[in-house]
Amino acid sequence: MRIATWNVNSVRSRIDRVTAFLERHDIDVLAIQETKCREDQFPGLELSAMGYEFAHRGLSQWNGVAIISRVGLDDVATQFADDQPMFGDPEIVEARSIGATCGGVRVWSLYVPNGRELGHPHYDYKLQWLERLRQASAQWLADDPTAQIALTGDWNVIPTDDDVWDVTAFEGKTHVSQPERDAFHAVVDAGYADVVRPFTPGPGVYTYWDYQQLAFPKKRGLRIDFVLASQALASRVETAWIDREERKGKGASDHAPVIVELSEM
DNA sequence: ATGGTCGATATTCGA
Repeated sequence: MRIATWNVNSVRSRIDRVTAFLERHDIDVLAIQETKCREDQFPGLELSAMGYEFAHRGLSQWNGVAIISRVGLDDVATQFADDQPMFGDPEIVEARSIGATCGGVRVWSLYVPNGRELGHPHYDYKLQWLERLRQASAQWLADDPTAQIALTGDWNVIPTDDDVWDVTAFEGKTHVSQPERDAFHAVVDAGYADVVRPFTPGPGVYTYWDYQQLAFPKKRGLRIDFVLASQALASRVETAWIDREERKGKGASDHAPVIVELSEM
């Protein structure tokens, strides 16, 4: 079974790339982030015609997450916790998480808050969001240590200095601060391993390149998109890769997809 | 790598 995660930066403007990606890599389950549309606007007809089911959480032109699967899509949840942190005026639970069981794997598509600036209310929201996710993720494994769980998505955290083209360019900025890195590693320590890194060793391996200032051809990227897997799922990982080719050309998302190949059970 | 931001209930805001 092959699962992937990809911040598509608008699913409506990118649907042809999404369907081509599913075919090119023979993907069974795709978690996407930043759909940037409401549920009634989701371009699902082409996916259905290809034999995929989908579940989408989208409230407005911001955020939005979905799971696309051809191996089942059960027990859909649009929050990882009843008390998931809220943001906005008025405060709402934003469309940043959706979970579903696909082919025996509990898959989460996660879009971690960006944080905007150190000290910004959005930064505190980001840290609270990650901590609440850690709590929920730890509880799932406490309930069933053999559960196959994939925490996938855009984490908006640069976990180590090897995961950014020049860490000095990020001094005083979000994504590299110690509280953010600690919050990310706390999820890992709860029992969820980065199953892609062993197959894509760095430095210089990234999943995101800014649209501005020729970041992609200049290889100025960040590694912020991850598949974190519970032990039972991690033991099934045969290989993984980042589809850097998808970042090329006109109409590319600023993020590249990340793919994990699992052995059959 | 074949390019010098992009997307949306846009004309500003979020990333």
